[in-house]
Amino acid sequence: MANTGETKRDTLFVGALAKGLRVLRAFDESKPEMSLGELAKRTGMDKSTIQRLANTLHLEGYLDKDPNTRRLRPSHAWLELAYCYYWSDPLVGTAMPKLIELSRQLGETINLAEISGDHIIYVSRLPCKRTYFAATIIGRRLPALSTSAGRAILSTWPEAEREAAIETWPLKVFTPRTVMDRDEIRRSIDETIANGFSVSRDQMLLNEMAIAAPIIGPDGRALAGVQCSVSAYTWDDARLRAEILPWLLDTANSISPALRS
Amino acid sequence: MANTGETKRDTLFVGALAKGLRVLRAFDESKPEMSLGELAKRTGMDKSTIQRLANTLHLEGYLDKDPNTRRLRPSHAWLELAYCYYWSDPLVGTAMPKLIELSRQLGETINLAEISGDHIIYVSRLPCKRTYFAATIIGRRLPALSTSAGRAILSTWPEAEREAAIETWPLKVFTPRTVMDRDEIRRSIDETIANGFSVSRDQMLLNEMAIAAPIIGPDGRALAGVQCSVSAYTWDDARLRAEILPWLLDTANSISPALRS
DNA sequence: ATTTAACGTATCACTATGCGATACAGCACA
DNA sequence: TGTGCTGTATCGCATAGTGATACGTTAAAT
Repeated sequence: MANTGETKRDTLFVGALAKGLRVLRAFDESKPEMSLGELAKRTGMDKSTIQRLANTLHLEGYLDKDPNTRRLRPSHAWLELAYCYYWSDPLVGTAMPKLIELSRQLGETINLAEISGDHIIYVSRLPCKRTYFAATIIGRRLPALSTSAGRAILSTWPEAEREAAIETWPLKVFTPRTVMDRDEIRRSIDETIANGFSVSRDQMLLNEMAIAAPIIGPDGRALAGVQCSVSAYTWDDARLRAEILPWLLDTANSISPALRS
Repeated sequence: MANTGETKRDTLFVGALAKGLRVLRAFDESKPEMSLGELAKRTGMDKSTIQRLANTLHLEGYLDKDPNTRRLRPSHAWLELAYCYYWSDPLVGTAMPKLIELSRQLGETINLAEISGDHIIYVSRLPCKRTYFAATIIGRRLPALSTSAGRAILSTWPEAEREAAIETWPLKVFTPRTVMDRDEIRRSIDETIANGFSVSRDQMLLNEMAIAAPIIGPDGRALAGVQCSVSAYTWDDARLRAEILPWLLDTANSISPALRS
């Protein structure tokens, strides 16, 4: 009745489960481990509630508890879930061997990114050179409009949806050179439509260049992209197009026809 | 009261959350997507219960629902959880750049495995050659006793625990040559104690060889190992020791001292 | 066409179950 | 020895999850 903000939430909604999941989501790169109190503060839930939820998550193997500090951390179960995800994603199975082959050929970092709402998410990463940590691990989400993979994907969408995305999807400053001007992004995507690939630079990290090609589905619409990420210290636009692009396109195109299901 | 099999489960246990988690766990490589009915069968829960739990998981973004078939699949959220895990695991951050460097040097598949109960779990994988799918994705759990990484880890443990592990930890047949004789495993681990590394062959997959070294913690006890996996068609024991082992040991040892926290 | 089955969806009364205030215990820092 | 943190345990109450039942739709079978 006197429910604070929650919308209707009918009888098919299990609040206790949702709260538990929200506890999981409370962990992130800035807070990779927490005490009960911190969790309570962060989630805004009652101390007792957190106690019960955390205890349950611990007993079920989803949270590890440091025997000394009693602080809670994500457990190996979180990795097992990723393992499951991979089996359920039809794209990964067919793409993986080709991505490995590509990374071997080029000797540069190859990523597989999928669209996830208005972000892209890195589903597979094959790092070949040292980069910063976040660039080596899967599951990272980035604003689609700011990434070459996101733009490559969008370039295959019908104009209306594409335009809506360009106008409304979120942008965030990562570097001083992250493009925040939507007109400039539109131009970049228009180029991608014409060329079939997208190049970006300094968007997430200074002196990082990326080139991406869409993996086009049966309906002509891409939901994923193959991306190659290199250092601008040793690469430039011309070399990228000459030495990387042909193989990248080959790989992306060779994955596309396999998407019959 | 008339509770079927469940043990006590005191007042600090949120059954609804636990059930929801059990729904997540119902998905695996053999069942990567399911209908409500299948879920009910598989979890043994009431149809209505599954309906509510699945609906909640869907609304919270943990299950994707195919608009046509209404079947449920793991969502991208499962990958985000893995992303979180990586930030919380102190080992990964220090190990990753060195593993990348190692894989580049050797041009062979490098894995980082951690002990997780009586299994090892692959935390990071850097595939360089085509292998079968399951060998390319993180989160896979394998019986520790059957893997070179598991044996390398165990070799650093105090004798009592080590012996208990050898006697009681589970074994499973993966290939006709998977070793099921615990005495033979004990001998293999004794060798590892003497040499500081472990070699295995044909254990998970025929004609697959693996060599692993422990990453030793501050207390002298390993909880993880670096493993290199190669094809027996192009490698043999002697070459493995000559061309891979030195670098592998270097890498493992260079990670160890960084584990102060 | 008609039947049957299987599935996803919706409703509802009951009470088991999760809620949160409160009190207790252990460990720091002063 | 106090003070303020932790994490842990208890308990009565009413909410919130339960599971039987029923409805509607789709797909295969006759």
